[in-house]
Order: sequence, then C-alpha cells, then structure tokens
Amino acid sequence: MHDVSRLAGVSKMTVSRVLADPDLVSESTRNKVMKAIEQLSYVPDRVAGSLSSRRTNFITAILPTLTNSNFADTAQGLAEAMRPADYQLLIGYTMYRLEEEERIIRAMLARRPDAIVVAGTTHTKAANEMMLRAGIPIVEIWDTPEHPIDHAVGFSNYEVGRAAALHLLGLGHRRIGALGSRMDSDAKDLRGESRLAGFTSVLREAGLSDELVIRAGEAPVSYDHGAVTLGILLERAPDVEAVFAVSDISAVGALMECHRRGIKVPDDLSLMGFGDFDIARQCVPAITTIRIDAERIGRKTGELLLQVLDRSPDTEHLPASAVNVGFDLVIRQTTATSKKRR
Amino acid sequence: MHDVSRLAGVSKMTVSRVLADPDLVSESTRNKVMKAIEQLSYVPDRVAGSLSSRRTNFITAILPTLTNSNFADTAQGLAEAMRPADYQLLIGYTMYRLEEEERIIRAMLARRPDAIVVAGTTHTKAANEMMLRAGIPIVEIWDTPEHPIDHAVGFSNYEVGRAAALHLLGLGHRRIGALGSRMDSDAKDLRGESRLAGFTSVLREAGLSDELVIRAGEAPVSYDHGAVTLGILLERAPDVEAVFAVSDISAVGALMECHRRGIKVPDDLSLMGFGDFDIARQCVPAITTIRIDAERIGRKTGELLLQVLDRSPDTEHLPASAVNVGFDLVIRQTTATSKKRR
DNA sequence: CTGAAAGCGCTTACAG
DNA sequence: CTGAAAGCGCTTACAG
Repeated sequence: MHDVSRLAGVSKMTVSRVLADPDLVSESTRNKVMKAIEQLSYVPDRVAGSLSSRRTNFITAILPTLTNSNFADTAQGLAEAMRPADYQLLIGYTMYRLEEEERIIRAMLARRPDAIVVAGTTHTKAANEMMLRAGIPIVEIWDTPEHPIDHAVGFSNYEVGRAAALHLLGLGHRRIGALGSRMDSDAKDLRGESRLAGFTSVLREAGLSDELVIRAGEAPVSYDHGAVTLGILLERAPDVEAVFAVSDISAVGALMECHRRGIKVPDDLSLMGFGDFDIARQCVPAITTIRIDAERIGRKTGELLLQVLDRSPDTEHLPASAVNVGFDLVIRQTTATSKKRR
Repeated sequence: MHDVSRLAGVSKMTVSRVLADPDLVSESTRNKVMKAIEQLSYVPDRVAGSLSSRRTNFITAILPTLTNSNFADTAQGLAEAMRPADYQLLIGYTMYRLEEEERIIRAMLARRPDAIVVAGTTHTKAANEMMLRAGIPIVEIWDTPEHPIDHAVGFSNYEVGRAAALHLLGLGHRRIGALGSRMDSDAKDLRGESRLAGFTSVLREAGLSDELVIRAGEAPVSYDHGAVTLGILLERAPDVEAVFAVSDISAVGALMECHRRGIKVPDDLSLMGFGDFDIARQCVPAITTIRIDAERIGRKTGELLLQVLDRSPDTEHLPASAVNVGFDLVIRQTTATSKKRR
C-alpha cells in the first residue's frame, strides 16, 4: 500500500479510501490510484484491515461433517448468501462429537469471526459459555432450540419423527420399526435421536411398543448402516411391516438390502427416510421421505446474518430471532398399506 | 493480553511466550500467566498474531463444489492432515467455472493464506499469474498437470478414461458409449472431459467411432444427468452394448433409468462409472467403477504442505513435487460380456 | 476531497 | 529466563 501511494503520489489514506469507498475520492485521484494498483498488482492485506477495523468478515460454520450432502448444501447456501457481502466461511467439522465442537469453537474464536453458525442446539457447558460471551451473533441451525443462545434457523426434528410415525400408522401398519445410530458412543447424532424420540412418542400414543426402534452403528449413518441395521431389525422381528430410517442414506441402504434379500418394497415392507436426498428420488422404487430444504437453511441463515451484521447508521439492533423453515412429507413408492392387512 | 500480563505481573512478551513456546518460560511465571489467562478467559487474537508474524496458518482450498462426496472427502482429508499443526482451511467453490476460480483466488490472496490448494490444472491466465506471483506453495490436485505451477497431487484422468475403455473392450463390446457433460457452457467439468478424451482415444485406436460419446447437461453431473443422458444415448443407438459414465453419480442415475425401462444390467447393457462412491458399491447390482482415494489426495496434500511449510531451522527448501496417487479398476456386477455376443 | 497521527494486538529481534 | 522497543499494514477519528 505504501508503494501504491508513492507511485500514485497520494497518501496511504487515499489509497485505502479508493479501495473501501471510491465515491469519496475525486475521479482523477481515483484513476491515478487505480492505475498504480494495477501496475503493482497490489492485493490489499485484509489481515491488517481486519485488525484495525476489528472486523474480519469471517463467518464460522460448524457442521457435523461435510461428507453429507445435506450439510454441504447448507454450507453452500450460506456461502452463497454471504458472498455478495464479501464474507468468507470458516468451516469446522465436529464429526458428531460435542467435545470436538468445543475445541473448534475455542480455536475459531481466536480468528475473531463476525458471527458463528453452529448445527445443533446441544453444546458442552464450556462451548455454551464461550458462545454466550463471544459478543457476536450466534445462529443455531438444523433444529429448534428450547433455550436458544441467540438466533436459530431450523425445523423440529422431533416433529419430523412424529410425522413419519403418523404416516406409517395411517397406512394401517402396527409392527413398526426405526433405524438410528448408537447413543452410547462419543459420536452422537443428536438430531437423528430427536427424530427417533418423536417417532417413538407417536408409537406409544398409539399403544404400540418401541422395541423395534433400533439404535446401532456409529454416527454418521451410511448406506451400509441402513443395510446392517435392517438386518438386525429383521432378526428381531421378521414380521415387521414398516420402517423409518433417520436418514435417506440409511433408507437407501436398507432398500438395497431388501433387494438382495428378495423382500419386496413396499409390498412386503414399507420403508421411509428423511432428508430428501437426490438418491431417494432417483431410487427404484423411489423412497418416501421427509423433505427439508437444507440449502434454504443456509441461505436463510445468511440473510439473517446480513441484516444483523449490517452496520449502516440507520439500522437498529435486531433482537434474537427463531426461524422455522418446516418440512414436508413426500410420499413416493416405498410406503403402502402392508400386504398382510390388505 | 495486556490485561493478562498486568494480572500476572509480567510483560506482554512473557504472556506471548507462554502461549507460543511454554518451555522458554520458568515454571512459576508460566503458572502465574496460565492462571491469569484462565481467570480472564483470554483468547489470543490470531488476527494480530498473523499480521505481526506474517503467517496466518490459513490454507486456501479451491474445489468445484462441496456437494460431491469425492471433493468433500478430499477437503476432509486435507483438514484432518493439517489440523494437528493448527491450520485452518479457507474453502472456496468454483461451481466448475474458471472465472469464478480466478475471482476466488484474488479474494483469497487478500487473506494471506500460507498455501493454496486448487483442484484442476487449467486456470485462467490471470489466475495462473496470481498463483505464480503469490510467493507461497501451490498444490494442484485431482489431475496430473503437464505444466505444474508448483506441486501436484493427483492421478491421470486421461488414463482413467483409457482404463475404462480397455475394460469394456476387453469384455468384447463394440458398440460403446459414454456419458459426460456439456463443454460449451461456462461450467465445465474439465477432469471429466479428460476422462472422456482418454476413453475416446482407446475407441479410436480400436477402430471404433466415438459417435456414442454423449456430452449433455451442465456440470456438475447428477443422478438425473445419468438418467437423461442414457435416454439420449439409447435414442441414438438402441443397440448400444456398454457405457462409461464420467461419474458414479451419473452411472447410478443411468442404472436406475435402466430399471425403469426394463433394461437388464449387465445382460442387456454393461455400465461403469468413476469415483467409487459409496452408492456405487451399495447399488443392486453393484456398479463397476474406477476407484480413486479422494480422502487420500487430501491427506497427501496436507502431509506435503506440512513438510513444505515447516520452518524449523534444519529444514531445507523442498523442490516442487508431483505425487501420482493412481487409481484402480473395481469390477463389480454391472459389466459383463454382452448377451448379443455370447 | 485529502492527509497526519494514533492505534488495532500481537511477534520479531534484540539486549540484558 | 525476561523485557522494552519497533513494527506488521491497514482503518478510525479527526483536522483542514
């Protein structure tokens, strides 16, 4: 910048202004400065800029994993929404571990992000305190927190589980199971567990047992998880009529296992998932699922942050908001009234 | 930090040392400082640290999209490898557009990353120059560059295409097609195109025409892309015997389309993909593919950078290196000698 | 419309 | 083992 100002014959302040707010500078000086910038192929140092302006234009996004297209969609939506305002995402992966989330939050705070976006509503005590004290906007996404730290953008995983159970119940099924992951491991899919909890609550209300709700395998779930847990379920209850998998990924794995075992879906077994992944729609038969718009969660979060972080003079401080983006039941070809009861 | 040093009764320099290199400080002062840090829940400001040390510990990773589990795996592998050394990834998505790549590089350079990792070996002229001049290690990944900017970690997409064609040819097929994406759009899958080029070269060498090599639909490919392009291919050549899709995602989509049309795979049609995505293995029938270890590309890149960026005194400057991680043909259930020639 | 001064919170490079 | 000084490259807040 020093070189640029010398070459253009102006002060460093003027160079800074040309970069930050060109209209404040007269056209002739602006041109001189721009030419010098071009000539030296000068790239301003935002590390220095961040330090002196106390604004990094970094947004920390903490997600369980990026190897899940739903979370990748959310990240992409968030990045897309924030890009026009020149924000850069700082992405961290927790691998579904709360201690890892805490570690990431601590490390990220040292980078002085302007806001933190975190998937989930359950955090360690220390993580909660750090976020509370950080003095920056916090957005919890992908669920509806009972006690939000600050803002929230998501949907109720519990209600998703209830909707799934009500759908299967409405088809007349009584022997109903579910496929989720272990909760006695360090890696926990807490939102998947909420869906199972909602699912189970409906079973109980209908006077059914929850003994066919399987929790096995470590988070994150996989195609293989669906295949294996379906096997466990079938061993426990060969007469099972309908199954809800906490993720479409598991549902697809379970469907492929049905193909391999010669189980006809939906004639012998109704099967549904969650997430509306591309593969669920393309599968043969296409999988009944609960759609959530993961990319929209990211975009909504971005739009919210753009408002909250706007520091134009006429903006008043915005109160913490909670956005519920909802979900939809998408009935396709893998759920039907069971043969047995037709 | 000022507060910490006052509370501990030492200079700021000592606080800095406790954080950076605790062994340089006597145990008693170290304890005093640590207690003060704890008490004030002080989090060091790495923005300031980066400015004064001229090292950000940021690594820029530029990928086509994260909504592709292969690239997500690479990102995760890279993040994993760099984490122990406390590096943070700055991820950018090009959406398969070179102009967007250029824009991202320019924006990222202002963040003063310690290195740049970029998928692909083709860049705009300006992007090339910026990377050349940046004065930091550059790693081009996911292909084998003819004229590398600096380091490279990848495999030959051209050879992948050749291996695919040789496999199908070896099964006795003569009417052979391929499914790729358009090259007349802003979004181009250049590595997919290299695979098609290698594939085509083998067809020509075998005296076969390349008229069944379909390029349709915008990058990135999708399940739907596979279904649609297979439809185009079948219209053009109902007697096609074998098909290579540039991605398993397309291959799965094509397989599902075969299911819908009652085309038996591999009896009526041999089908293979690329990438060894989970879904290719879990599909029924399981899809023949070419495996690349995407996560390993990330990890190898991380390990390379750790060496290159090591600034311990006894380390000499490392020359630019090119790592070829190779690939494997994985023969599963979707390729066989065609019925017609049995 | 332009500029001189101070300072953001650290680390580097020295000195003792 | 510890500290005082200078400086990293910008922006803020002022003055003219």
